[in-house]
Amino acid sequence: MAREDRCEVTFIDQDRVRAVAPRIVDGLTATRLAETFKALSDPTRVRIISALSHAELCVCDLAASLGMSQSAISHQLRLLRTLRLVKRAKRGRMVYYSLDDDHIEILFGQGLEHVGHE
Amino acid sequence: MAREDRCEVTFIDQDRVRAVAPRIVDGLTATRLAETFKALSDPTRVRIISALSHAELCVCDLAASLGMSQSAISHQLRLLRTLRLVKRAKRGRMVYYSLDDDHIEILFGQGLEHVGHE
DNA sequence: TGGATATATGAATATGTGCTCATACGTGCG
DNA sequence: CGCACGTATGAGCACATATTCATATATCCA
Repeated sequence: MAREDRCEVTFIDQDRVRAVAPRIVDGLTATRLAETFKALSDPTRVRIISALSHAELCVCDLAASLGMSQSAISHQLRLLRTLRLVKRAKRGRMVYYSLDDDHIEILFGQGLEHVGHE
Repeated sequence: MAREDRCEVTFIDQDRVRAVAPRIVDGLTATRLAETFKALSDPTRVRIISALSHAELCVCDLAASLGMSQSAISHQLRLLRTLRLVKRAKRGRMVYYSLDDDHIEILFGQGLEHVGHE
């Protein structure tokens, strides 16, 4: 195994680095992945997703269900919408939110399973 | 359907709120779930997990693989270790890191699939 | 033992985040 | 029309976070 002396500048196991480095997800993919996970990285958003996995809800009922202000929920929904985790349907002056994609529920469930095993 | 007038204080569809509210994940679970997802919510950590899903690596080679400083990687590894996403094995003066749990790889793969579908 | 080096960590800093408050927008209804 | 009300959004603030820099800790080896 090829070994170098200096670490900060180079590496310990050159072969291993050469084998692994090209298989690491590229920067753009890493950023997108991180964004997706970031969408679920806040307790409020987790609870919003949890609520919407059970029923389509308007902003108001969502706020009531979580015991939070309409503004706070609306801000978070905007973020979740931007990241395509939820979608909205306007009906009259109400706006109903629901999960955008089945993947989200699967991802959410997988996370639940993880925390359940501790 | 029961309907109320004021939103900020109460709700629009009382029955729906009453049906959904108790099924929303509780605060502690939401916080734990958010923490798990937060672990994957940064591009650097995503790339670390991606690298470790291919091979066990010491801090130095990990830093070299990602083209980042040893210190930055070490700080992130500490966080990932705290959240039980990676584990470490000391051998001599080297410390080798690897994924702690298969769940992580599944979660990671699920996220990858999600961003791949856009 | 003493020096070299892999890793860990504290402080500092720049940037990001989540909420509140105030307010704008838009639709329904009298 | 004009008010009421559901929703959206910008500003501001308190707090978290990711990196760098300097340095501590621990292990190997001469």
